[in-house]
Parts: sequence; C-alpha cells; structure tokens
Amino acid sequence: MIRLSTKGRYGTRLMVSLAQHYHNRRESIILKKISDEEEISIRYLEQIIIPLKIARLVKSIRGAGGGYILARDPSNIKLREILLALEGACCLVECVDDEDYCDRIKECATYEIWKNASSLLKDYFENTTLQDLVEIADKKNPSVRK
Amino acid sequence: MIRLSTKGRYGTRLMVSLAQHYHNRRESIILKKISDEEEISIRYLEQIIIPLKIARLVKSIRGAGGGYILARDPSNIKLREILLALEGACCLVECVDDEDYCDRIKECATYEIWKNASSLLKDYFENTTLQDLVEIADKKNPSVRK
DNA sequence: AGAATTCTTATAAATTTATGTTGAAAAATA
DNA sequence: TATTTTTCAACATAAATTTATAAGAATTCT
Ligand code: FES
Ligand code: FES
Repeated sequence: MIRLSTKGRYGTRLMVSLAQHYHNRRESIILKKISDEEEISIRYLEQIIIPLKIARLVKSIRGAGGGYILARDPSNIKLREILLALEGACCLVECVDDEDYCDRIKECATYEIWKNASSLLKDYFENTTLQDLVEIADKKNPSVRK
Repeated sequence: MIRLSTKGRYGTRLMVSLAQHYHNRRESIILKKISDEEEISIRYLEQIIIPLKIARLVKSIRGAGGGYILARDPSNIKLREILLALEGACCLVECVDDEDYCDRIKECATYEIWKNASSLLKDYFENTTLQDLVEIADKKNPSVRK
C-alpha cells in the first residue's frame, strides 16, 4: 500500500552512495561508478540527479576528473530534504500540501487521515539524516571500505 | 512525497460513503449515487469496487433495488484492510513485504528506513476504523443527514 | 588535441488513470 | 410466467504519467 516511486528510491540510494564516498578526501564521484555499484541505469541516474542538483543537495563538476559531490556534510542533510527534492512536496495526497488541489476538503473525511499519516512520515524523515543511513550501511557491511 | 494512488483514495471515500448509508435500515446503495455525491466517474468506481468485493469488505446485490452494502459494521472494518485490498500488500517499497523483490536487502541501507516508515503507516491505518472516518465526516458536516 | 564526464534532448515501454459499450443476472411487476 | 427494469459484470480503449534507455553536444582536465 502506498508506494515510493523509483525516483525516490534510487535517488536516496544515490545520495547514500555519495555520502559513503564523502568521508575520504571529499573527492567527486562519477555516476558511472554509482551506476555499477547500485545496478541502476546511468541514463536514469542522470535524470534523477537533476532535481537533487537544483535543490543544492549535490554539486556537479563537469569535464574530465569531474563527477558529483554532496553539497553539505551527510549529518546536515535530512532524508526529508532528499525526498522533497525528488518527489515534490506532495504528501500521500496532493491536498495535504496544496489546499486548492481538492475542492472537497471541507467535507472530506479522509483528508484528516491522509494528513495525519503524512505527518508521521514527515516527522520520521525529518529526523533521519544521510549520516544515519551511512551508519546503517556501515553496520550491515562492516568489511566494505569505499 | 510518496503518493497514495487514486484507487486508494477513491476506494476509501467509496467505503466511507457506504458506511455513512449503513446506519439507517442498512439499505444497499447504487454506485451511481456515490458517483454523483463524490464526483467520481461511475466506470472508474466499478473498477475500484472489484477488489473490495473480492476482499469481502462489500457485498453486491444485483437487480432492481440492488446496489452495494458493507459486509460488516463500519467499526469492524480497519482502514488497513481497505488499503490492503485496493493497493496490495506493498508498503512504500515492495521489498518490505516481499523479501525476494530486491536482491540487495542485505547491503541496502535504505531498506531499514522504508521498513520503519511503512510500519508507522501500517500501525496508524491498523488503528483507524471506517467508523472513525464516519465520525470525522459527521463532525465536519453536522447538518448532513444521508 | 584528446579523453573523460556532465548536460541536453529524444524516444520507447510500462503502468496508472479514466471513460465507453455491451451484455448478463436478478428482482419487481403485471 | 413473461416482461420490464434495475443493476452489476466484462471487455475494450484512450489519455496521462512513470519508468527507462539512447545518442550526441558541451565542458573541463591533462
Ligand atoms: S482527498 Fe483531498 S480533500 Fe479528500
Ligand atoms: S530498496 Fe529493496 S533492498 Fe533496498
């Protein structure tokens, strides 16, 4: 029930990859590498990273030796920011964020429910940072040194 | 961020409508009426109600004077059951419910996050009944007597 | 100049969303 | 019981969106 789009999923994994590489030397990473590691089409990654760039969560460096790099420290990037950039502001149903979307809000009983449920997610994602994700990854794969 | 499909939204509103009509005489309701009240295409409602019927949440009565009616008392139908019937068992990402869906669960850091977030929603919807929704609707529209 | 990499645009496949058309089953009625 | 009405059921189709891939241009480094 209720689906996170592939954009949101792949984009988050992309950000985790960038964060995992962030600690040593802060070198930029090329998408090709992430594409290989995460087994996601590079063409699709190119589309997905655009909104992340627009939201100033990643910086791009063009040309040879270029690539992508996080714009801030992973501990300073909230999961909510990532999903906001990738999926837009809509929470479960559009009317939660855009009161003009449905013209039935005044009568609609489900509105309150979707709104509450959206808040649960929002709060959870607000309190999860990219650093938390990196730590989970490290715990799951203690041997991997990227 | 993260979207509930129209199937889930309209289907839930459909169930609320049925619940609102359930109290008096338990008469069956024709889809046309719900279509008019909720401004949803009747053809689309016909598609949406099929999984609800399969899940035995509603019963259909054919022929003249027929229509649809809730299979159980609204206080005995959980929102989670409704969404499960409409959207399937997948919670945010498929791998949460189907461990074979992704073959990266062992390494994937985001898995735990989507799983926790899914649990938040699941618990909320598990503890919300159709009766709760009807009461919200009544509170919002005290004058309406259907 | 040449290689590496992002950036841009195009396009195709799959899925979701929504409507239309026709037919079959059940109940009411005469 | 035959007829008619009401309603669900099934199938087909079209538009919109999401998902994914392809090809080439632009930029930067060496
Ligand atoms: S779904 Fe938007 S107001 Fe009910
Ligand atoms: S999204 Fe399924 S394991 Fe990471």
